[in-house]
Amino acid sequence: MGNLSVLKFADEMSRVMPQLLRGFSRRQADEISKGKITLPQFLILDLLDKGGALKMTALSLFMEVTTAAMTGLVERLVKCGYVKRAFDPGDRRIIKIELSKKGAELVRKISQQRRQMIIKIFGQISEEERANYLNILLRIRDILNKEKEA
Amino acid sequence: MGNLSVLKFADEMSRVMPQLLRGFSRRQADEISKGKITLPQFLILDLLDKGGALKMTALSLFMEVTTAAMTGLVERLVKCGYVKRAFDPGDRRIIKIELSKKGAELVRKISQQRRQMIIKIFGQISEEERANYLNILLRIRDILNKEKEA
DNA sequence: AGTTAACATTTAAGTTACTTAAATATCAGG
DNA sequence: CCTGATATTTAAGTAACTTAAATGTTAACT
Repeated sequence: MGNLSVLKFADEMSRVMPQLLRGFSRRQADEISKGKITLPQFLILDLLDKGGALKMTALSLFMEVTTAAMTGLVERLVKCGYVKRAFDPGDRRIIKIELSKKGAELVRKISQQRRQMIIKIFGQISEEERANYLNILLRIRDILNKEKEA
Repeated sequence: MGNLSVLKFADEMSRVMPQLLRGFSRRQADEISKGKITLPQFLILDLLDKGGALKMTALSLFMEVTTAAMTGLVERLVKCGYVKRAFDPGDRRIIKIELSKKGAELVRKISQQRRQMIIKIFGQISEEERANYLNILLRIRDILNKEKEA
């Protein structure tokens, strides 16, 4: 009984997921959808905003890409003036990437727009539903993280 | 009060979303993560599996890319033997794309794996929670679709 | 029939985001 | 001072996109 219902749930999820993904990506934050910056680029800026200056290896670990890929990504961000490269005085192999003022402003702007979007969408369901939804999301995140270690 | 809580929800969502996306993408269906086929390619095969033979314009509309992009995508799928091109006898401008037997088998295999993954993850929460979650997801989808038209 | 506008698809050229493999530079330890 | 590990970049190649322009049909006027 319970088992059957998980199966049905999996079926419906498979059907709904693509529609949702498409829907959300359609209304991504303006600066992203307007092509001023790409999603991976924004995720890096966001990381730097929260974590301060980070070295290339750390960035590529967080983003789960090779350092070679990160070189290109950062290169474009530097060219746009959103981040700066800085040598580590203690170890000259290391290059620290830090947000510029322009980059920090962009992060704030995009985050704000994203929040607005979430508010607009999820403001249409009840507070109880929101609470339920977030709770489940958090549990799923924990389950995913636990499996990662194993 | 209710307003404040939406704000808080938006904040938490912004924080949790990237972690979830990373978690799910890490355990995408094997055939996809093993590099046998890419996500856009799978979505096209899935579309063809459900909708039968479709013309290029229809495919690019569903996928929300240009027809030029679709030409390249389909080209690679043809080269791998997952789909076939067929002229429409009634209108020679039109080229219908249809799944090959090999393509259909791949879709079935990947869908099965994806379902297994969902079962493994969502099997760890209660049936009631699953029902709640799915309900909210469906409402969100409808909200997104309604906004699309406007 | 003959021109033209609209439609369906492809080609060409360029960008971003990746990969692997190899090069370069620096550090740290014997 | 040599060697191995570390940190980053370069080089070459692929997939997935974009815009702009070319090619082939079809359908509708005149």
